[in-house]
Amino acid sequence: MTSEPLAEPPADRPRRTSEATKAAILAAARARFAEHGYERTTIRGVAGDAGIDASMVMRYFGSKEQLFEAALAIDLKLPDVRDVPPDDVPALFVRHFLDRWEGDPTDDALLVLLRSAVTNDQAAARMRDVFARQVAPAVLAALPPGPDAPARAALLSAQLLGLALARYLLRLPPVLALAPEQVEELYAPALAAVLTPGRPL
Amino acid sequence: MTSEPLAEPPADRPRRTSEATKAAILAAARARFAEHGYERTTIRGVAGDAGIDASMVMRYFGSKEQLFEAALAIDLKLPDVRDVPPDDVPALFVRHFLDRWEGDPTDDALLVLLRSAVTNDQAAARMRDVFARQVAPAVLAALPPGPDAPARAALLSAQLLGLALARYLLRLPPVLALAPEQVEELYAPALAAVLTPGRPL
DNA sequence: GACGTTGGCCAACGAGCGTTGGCCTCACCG
DNA sequence: CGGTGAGGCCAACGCTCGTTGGCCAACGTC
Repeated sequence: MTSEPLAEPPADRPRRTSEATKAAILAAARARFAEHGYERTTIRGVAGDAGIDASMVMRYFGSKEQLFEAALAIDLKLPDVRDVPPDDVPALFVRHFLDRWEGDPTDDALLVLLRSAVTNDQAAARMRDVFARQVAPAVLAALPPGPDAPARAALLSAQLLGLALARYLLRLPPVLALAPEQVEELYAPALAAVLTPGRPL
Repeated sequence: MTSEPLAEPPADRPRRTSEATKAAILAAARARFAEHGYERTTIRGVAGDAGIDASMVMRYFGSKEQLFEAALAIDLKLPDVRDVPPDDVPALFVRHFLDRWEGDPTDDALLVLLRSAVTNDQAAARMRDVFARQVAPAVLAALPPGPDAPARAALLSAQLLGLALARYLLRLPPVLALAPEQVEELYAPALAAVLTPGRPL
């Protein structure tokens, strides 16, 4: 009753192409890494989700670490804020990340990254890389130049990561209870405070 | 050459008391859990740090999970802000947490909790508990009552957790480069923005 | 000095993991 | 029709882990 490896395929296994299988593995891996982190994700589990044997994962990706590396690929698709009125930038960022996090669950590479980066140095390095190459440039475009501009950009990231942490990983009830518009309304001013030097309080 | 189990104790093992050993195990466990998280921390490693055999850990704490539970005990020692001028509250919180995080490294229960809570449900539940019992009451004391007060308190926690994440776990370079006073100066206004309803921008 | 108690070690089990290599089975090309 | 290669399965190895149980040596008390 554990499994039926006998004469099963009625019409189900239409003999996938290698690319399709690889994509299925990657999707399954992203979902598992995002939910359980690196250590607790097993090759056998990923393979099971993708409907194949664990050895196939090895064949296609070489090792668990390389599969992980492939799952970390991420493009935040941050908006270009150079043409946005400065007062609208904070709300725009909050909205953008909420949309990403709450949107397509198969595209949860960002949560993969966040969950793994906390215990996995490889993922943490990748996170720093994402910050340096994607977040920092996008934020700096909205920031008056100055010696502490990079710090402000990083602290803005810290706030957004803290939001993701509280809402999606720790699931703090009061944060979970908020509608996206409420999050935007309450949190955007906080981003603004970090973005804008010398803004009077 | 791997070890010398023979006639070793010259004068070194003064036959510790049970309480001392238990405390040594707990300290080693906190350090390992804080650095590596739950999964990558091994009983054998903890026992090695404490200078004893792995089976002793079992005898004193029952199981890895119970050891973990014991390591999660934490008291944030949050200040009472009822007598503090509202304008000073945000800076006070930032300073308090920086002091805790940057202080005594043996007292890193908070980082244990943060690092583990991301992949371990038990730790996440404990984190929610810490928020509800310690953070929320302390913050609500500094907040004008209102329907969204709990949300504001939670978002403030998100900010502080984001700061810890960026500085101590992800080690984002621009955040790491800041002196504590600079963090306080740049981040406190952001806390203020979340704390204070309707503060004009 | 006998003896129970206490702190500690050692060896092993059983399970789960990543990883390997061989074998099978179709679809397609000649 | 024969062959070849790609997609896939199965069985196993070696390792590490949490956990168990038995054994040992020192101490304290009568």
